[in-house]
Amino acid sequence: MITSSDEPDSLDDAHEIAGLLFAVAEQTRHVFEAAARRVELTPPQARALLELHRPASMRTIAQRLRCDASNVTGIADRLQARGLIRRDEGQQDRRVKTLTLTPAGERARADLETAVRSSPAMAGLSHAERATLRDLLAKVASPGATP
Amino acid sequence: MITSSDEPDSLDDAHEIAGLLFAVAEQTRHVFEAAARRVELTPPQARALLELHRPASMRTIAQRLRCDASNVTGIADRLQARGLIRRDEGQQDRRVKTLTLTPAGERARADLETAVRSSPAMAGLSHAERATLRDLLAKVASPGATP
DNA sequence: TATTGTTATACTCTATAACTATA
DNA sequence: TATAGTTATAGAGTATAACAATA
Repeated sequence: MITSSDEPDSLDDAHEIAGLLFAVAEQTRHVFEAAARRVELTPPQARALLELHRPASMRTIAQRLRCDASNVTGIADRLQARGLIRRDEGQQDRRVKTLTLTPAGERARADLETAVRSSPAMAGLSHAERATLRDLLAKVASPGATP
Repeated sequence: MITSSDEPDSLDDAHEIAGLLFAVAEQTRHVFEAAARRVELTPPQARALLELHRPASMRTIAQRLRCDASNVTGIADRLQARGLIRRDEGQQDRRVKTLTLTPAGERARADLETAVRSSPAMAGLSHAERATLRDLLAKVASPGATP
């Protein structure tokens, strides 16, 4: 086993936490895939739907999905074909198209959100443990907030 | 499924933690994608490589990747074409093929593991916070271990 | 000139089904 | 009959490059 010079177990902690983080992320990914499958959507389609809690341009969705803008054309096509979103022409800038959830899209999005939120991940945690985990995850989720 | 009628904010906690869990999972996914890209592998190829810390049958890899066995053929083809793995015929059961890392595969796997382990996720946490997070994540990662 | 969305292209992942060779 | 791996197929995601319309 390698012992680092200054902080021997701090690095080991980081490594172990990284491993656990990946395990939990994998688990979370499966929860999301199952939730998407339940509403008959692929994961990217489901992610787009979740991002559309407010109408947004295709460019914006591409940025939130962290993919090239050209991909959003196909994803939006399929969501539109399913009647879950509308494509509206922008009136100020006629290049942009605004994606908006239809009523059916709202319902699908609500189903998705419910399924996602009911992850059984923290079933074995006490109330106090949940609060602690929440605060720590918040720190991990926003690494810039280091006072 | 646990329905806690007497713990009103317990559900809210669960919801908030679920949201944070997804945010952290997304962040972790990007860290992994970047790590895979650095060794010029797709995420599934990188995952397969990580699973091959020990030689394993194609069936086993399919189960660990949670995908159909037919997909492993293509993934193994590409890893083999890159010279990262070997496909050995089984001598006891001649149907199974054992995948083994080549020296180049070992190096790629080590690079990948290093990149993955150096996730900046817990940069803002103190030593004590890391220990706490580790224990809580361990509980979340193995929901069956409820004493 | 720069930007938004689209199209064309190529590659990969994914599941299903049918096939082979073993067991 | 059942299992391990392959092949064929189809659908979807992804990036790159080129394009039209608009700014």
